[in-house]
Amino acid sequence: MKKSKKRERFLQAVLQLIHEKGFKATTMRDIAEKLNFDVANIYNYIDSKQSLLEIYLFNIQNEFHDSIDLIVHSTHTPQEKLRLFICSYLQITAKRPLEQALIANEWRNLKNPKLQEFIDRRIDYENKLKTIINEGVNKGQFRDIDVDITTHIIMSALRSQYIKYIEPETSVNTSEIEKEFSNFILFAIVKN
Amino acid sequence: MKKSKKRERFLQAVLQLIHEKGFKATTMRDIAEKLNFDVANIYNYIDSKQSLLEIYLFNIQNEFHDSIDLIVHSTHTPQEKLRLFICSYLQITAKRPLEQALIANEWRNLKNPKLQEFIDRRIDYENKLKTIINEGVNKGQFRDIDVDITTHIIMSALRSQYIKYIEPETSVNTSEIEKEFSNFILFAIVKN
DNA sequence: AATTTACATCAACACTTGTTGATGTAAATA
DNA sequence: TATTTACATCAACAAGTGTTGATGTAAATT
Repeated sequence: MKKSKKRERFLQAVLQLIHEKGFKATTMRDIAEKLNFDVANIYNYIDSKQSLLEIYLFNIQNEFHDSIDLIVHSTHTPQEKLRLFICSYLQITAKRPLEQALIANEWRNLKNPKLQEFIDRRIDYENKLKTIINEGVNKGQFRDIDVDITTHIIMSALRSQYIKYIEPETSVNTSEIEKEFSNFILFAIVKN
Repeated sequence: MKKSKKRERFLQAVLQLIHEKGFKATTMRDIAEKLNFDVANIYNYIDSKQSLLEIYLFNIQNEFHDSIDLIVHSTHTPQEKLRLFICSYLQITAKRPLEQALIANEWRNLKNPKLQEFIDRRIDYENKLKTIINEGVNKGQFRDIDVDITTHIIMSALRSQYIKYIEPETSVNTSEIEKEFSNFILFAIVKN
């Protein structure tokens, strides 16, 4: 569909709504009310309610993929790669916390075949992280950890960090979070 | 309400359904069909659809609270407390993975005042973990970490571990997960 | 044997859901 | 100026939603 300024504002407003109420609980009438126009007008911006979710999710999923691809294919040490990975993940999260929240919470509301597509790409993504960790283990720079469990811990911890960037009360410095988080993971993984 | 065997089987079957379809997507007619009786009959078991969520969530939330209370009030070192905490959390998860999944994913579908009650109790729970971590830092047994961020990392990693106990394909040993997980956290936190 | 309790059916309600088709108007484009 | 495009309204649909009241029956309790 089109990419006008108006559409961009529409998508941002709806994103905020979905974050507040949840995707399923957000009705087309909720959206119309928030934007002060008629329900039917929504369909001048998007094809369906489902397509909304798809737009947000695949959009940010692509951004995460682009980001990790750069790191995987770089020439850094596994340890450096891991730190870079964590920091870049958190930077995307800081920039688009609401979309990251959808990745954490609302992806289940996708319907097949889009749901499967999303899951496949997520597995693909996690495999890229496993590549990094495996490399570190094989080179003897990381402890002899279980790669699956470790990956799962890192990913689930990362995915829920978006809250820190949404809630205003916690005035935590962005780079402070990056430092604390990556130190935590590296202490857990790196030898010595 | 009552606590008959039949009701227990009812609650388990519905729990499975909710896990598969999500709470909002699970309709009363879905439930009736799965149990092979009429929709109206559901109301002989529960008061409302909302009450279903409340039953599951507060039930297991209480179990988690009882568990951590024992540990907090014990005389172990902070390090031992932390390991005990992680293992007992994972043991409850292993025993009741579907309910833990609700804690991770569906609590947002509670409505006030139950929603607020749930959140308050969750904050209370996290504060108990913070107590343990703080103790370790103050006694110089833990690295000088940010307690809030650390707690958040541990909790979000723990909360999503239920998957390992639901998916059958990953035939990971239960105690293996406990060992890997607690080692990971302790390496990240404990000095030296 | 009489009565309460637990479990079940049927029909229906009042309301909400996403979506569509017809139609109009202001703005951009030709 | 003529025409297409973007944005908006209105009325309505068809399907699905949780819930209720009346009623029945088998099982448990008295």
